[in-house]
Amino acid sequence: MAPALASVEAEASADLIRAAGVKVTRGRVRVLDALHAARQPLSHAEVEARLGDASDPAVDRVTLYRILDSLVACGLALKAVDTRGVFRFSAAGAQRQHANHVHFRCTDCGGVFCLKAEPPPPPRLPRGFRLNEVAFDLRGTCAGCSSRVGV
Amino acid sequence: MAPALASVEAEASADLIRAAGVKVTRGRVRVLDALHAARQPLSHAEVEARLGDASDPAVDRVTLYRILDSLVACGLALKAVDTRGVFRFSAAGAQRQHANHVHFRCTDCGGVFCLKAEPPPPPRLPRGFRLNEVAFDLRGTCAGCSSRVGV
DNA sequence: GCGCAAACGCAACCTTGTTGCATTTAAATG
DNA sequence: CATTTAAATGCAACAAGGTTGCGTTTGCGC
Repeated sequence: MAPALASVEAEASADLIRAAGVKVTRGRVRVLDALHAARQPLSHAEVEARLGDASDPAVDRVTLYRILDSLVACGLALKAVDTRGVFRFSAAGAQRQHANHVHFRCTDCGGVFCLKAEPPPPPRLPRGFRLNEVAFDLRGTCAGCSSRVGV
Repeated sequence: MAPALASVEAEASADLIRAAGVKVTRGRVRVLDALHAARQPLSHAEVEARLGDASDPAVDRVTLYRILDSLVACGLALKAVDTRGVFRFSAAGAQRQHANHVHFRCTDCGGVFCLKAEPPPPPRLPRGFRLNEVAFDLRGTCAGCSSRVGV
């Protein structure tokens, strides 16, 4: 039963939103659900498409922008920019699985590959600097693109 | 004498453009000059502002986009996207000075700081992967922003 | 249920970036 | 040097992404 599952997810999202200290609205719950269900960060347009169900109309474009910003502001979502300059949003916590290993970005196809290696310890920072996150990104061509070029 | 210096720079840019196998036009020379003179990657608007001199009018907005793209296409410039989703362009070669050390990006003010430490050796890659570049980026708050928050 | 601040929907607007087309120009050729 | 041609430019219009202002609705504390 899909509705039951959806309802459970909505409850979880609603609780998160309530705990964040902001109003629980249908729009926020549905957007946060969509972000949680997605495996990759979603653009504004992608979120809009996933909410545009037949039963109930999608939220307003501007409201969606504000919902996304509000989720970011209260720490439930993260905002990043992709290679085309478009903002992408992901549910907070989803990135933690990507925080502690190394990424390989293919400059040819744009794909991102997660390597098993752990990032090395960060060097000493100047006085007053506070470290939050370490990103160790390698760039090059992946196996698929390397072989395709050779053909 | 500034004009003499500018002329020398223009000659160098013109030679680079000629060597790249594309037409040498006034617009391309001036844009490449601007990119070389800049210490940071410039946005389209910033390039436009630097070319908008009193003596001769700035190039057309669209033409500037095409000039920047053509410089990227022939390998004389690099295109990247900043945290606001805006494309920034830098002269090719200028990035090499940033390739071999660690960067600290302040998530508060957006500033980038170059640390003295060298990046650690990359881990072993899966078969077929080719490595071109290593980026070891630390994220957090810089000294200035940390102290300002504390006040 | 009542009241109020927060959230929403709508319209208009701004910035960044792109496309089509007529005109100009770099530079190769004779 | 004159001719020629493909590339580059300028202009207008457009498209996508994102923001602002404002009146209306709604979550939620009382």
